[in-house]
Amino acid sequence: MFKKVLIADDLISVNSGVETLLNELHIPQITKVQYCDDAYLKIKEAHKNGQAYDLLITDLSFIPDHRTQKIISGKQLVVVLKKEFPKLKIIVYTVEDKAGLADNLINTQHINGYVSKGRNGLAELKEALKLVAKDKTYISPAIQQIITGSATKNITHNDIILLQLLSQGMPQSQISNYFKTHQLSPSSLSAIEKQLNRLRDYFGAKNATHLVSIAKDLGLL
Amino acid sequence: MFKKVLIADDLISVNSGVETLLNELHIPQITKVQYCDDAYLKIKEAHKNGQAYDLLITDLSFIPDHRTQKIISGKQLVVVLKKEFPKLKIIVYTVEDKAGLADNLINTQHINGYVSKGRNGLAELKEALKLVAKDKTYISPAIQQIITGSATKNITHNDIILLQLLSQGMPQSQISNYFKTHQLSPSSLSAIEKQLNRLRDYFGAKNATHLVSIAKDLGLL
DNA sequence: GCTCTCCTTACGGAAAACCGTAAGGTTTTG
DNA sequence: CAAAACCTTACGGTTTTCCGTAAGGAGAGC
Repeated sequence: MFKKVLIADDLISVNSGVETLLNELHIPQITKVQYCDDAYLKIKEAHKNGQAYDLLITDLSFIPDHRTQKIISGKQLVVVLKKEFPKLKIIVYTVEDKAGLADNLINTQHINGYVSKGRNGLAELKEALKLVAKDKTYISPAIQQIITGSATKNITHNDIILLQLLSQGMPQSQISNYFKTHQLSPSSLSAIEKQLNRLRDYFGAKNATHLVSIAKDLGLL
Repeated sequence: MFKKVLIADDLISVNSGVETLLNELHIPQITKVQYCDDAYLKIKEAHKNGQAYDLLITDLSFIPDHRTQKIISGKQLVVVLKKEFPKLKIIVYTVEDKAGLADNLINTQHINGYVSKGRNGLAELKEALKLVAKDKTYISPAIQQIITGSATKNITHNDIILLQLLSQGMPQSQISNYFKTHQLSPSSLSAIEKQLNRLRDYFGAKNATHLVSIAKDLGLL
């Protein structure tokens, strides 16, 4: 089991609840923070001192307040940490029940667990801790069901990029150029159109605007 | 101060935290529920028995689980209750820090308070309880600042409808027809175009897709 | 009454999105 | 190797969006 764990959640009540669970599991070193920046600094310093954390349990949404922060979301925190400290295990513990988001984080950021807070979130978190300690990946059943169930399968990284650019108001011609300069293929305008057509079909969207709306609802964006 | 209060939040930890606060304020009757349907039924029954609740404190997002529910979000719950029991005061207590959403709920549903959970959410909730008891409306300072600050002012109900239809993939010509049949004016295609132009300008959107994306981020949709 | 202003509608042209078809390449397969 | 299947790109036409300009109408103020 883990020896040194960092908990990052802005809500004190949640934060404490997780700590209680970790105590039950007899984890010796537990640190709690309420800001992403604090989480990053703690992990960086511990690593430098040769006393690295085994695990980070983090929320995704951190409510901004008077303290200006460099890292303002759990997603950003995950991206930065997984890049800088690949060995650090990360469990995301959040209320966001978006399957697309979970899928995204697991496949592109390689997080080790995605647990949705909920009526019995702590029980799921306990299960996740056991599995992740054994180098496995845990996803909350509800989320897992949605992912394997229907939507958000067959969606490639290119699709996500296309949807992101689209949601930023970029016309298809420019998206084609973007794909060319970033060496994403296929990149022709015709190919972009085809890709979009496929996505519209897949999600049952009437047009690009509708498509972006659906993607945002699913948490893909 | 209030005598009979219902708390609706799916997360037990939050639920308990609020209860503790209400105890401190010496509120005699406190009920907790974890589902929107339960909240609705409790309120309906209490009203029928002539022992109506004074106040509902509710979250907005309720995570779905095995129990199938008729009312699946706090927003739906608010709409239903404010229609059926206009005298019931409602404070929304949520992590959603979307100014557009708060604005929307206050102006169209006439909720009495919008408190964002956060690092000192309970302190704000306490303040809200005092004000709402005096028939005033409370909005968390952070949210208030955003609303009065810049965005989401000057956005009419028609604008919201337009954005919603747009996000559902409806072409402008059909939106014009929709406005005509629902007696919303102006309704001509030209007017719809103009309205859209204004909204694009206002939010700095490049096109309709971008506009919908921004509106969703702000919580207007 | 009148004019002025504001709101709504109408129109025309350029840009972009949408849609089908087909040509040129590449990979797979027998 | 050759045929087939698949992928990528190209092109033309229709619809929709975007944008400027202008005409028609209602109301405000003089």
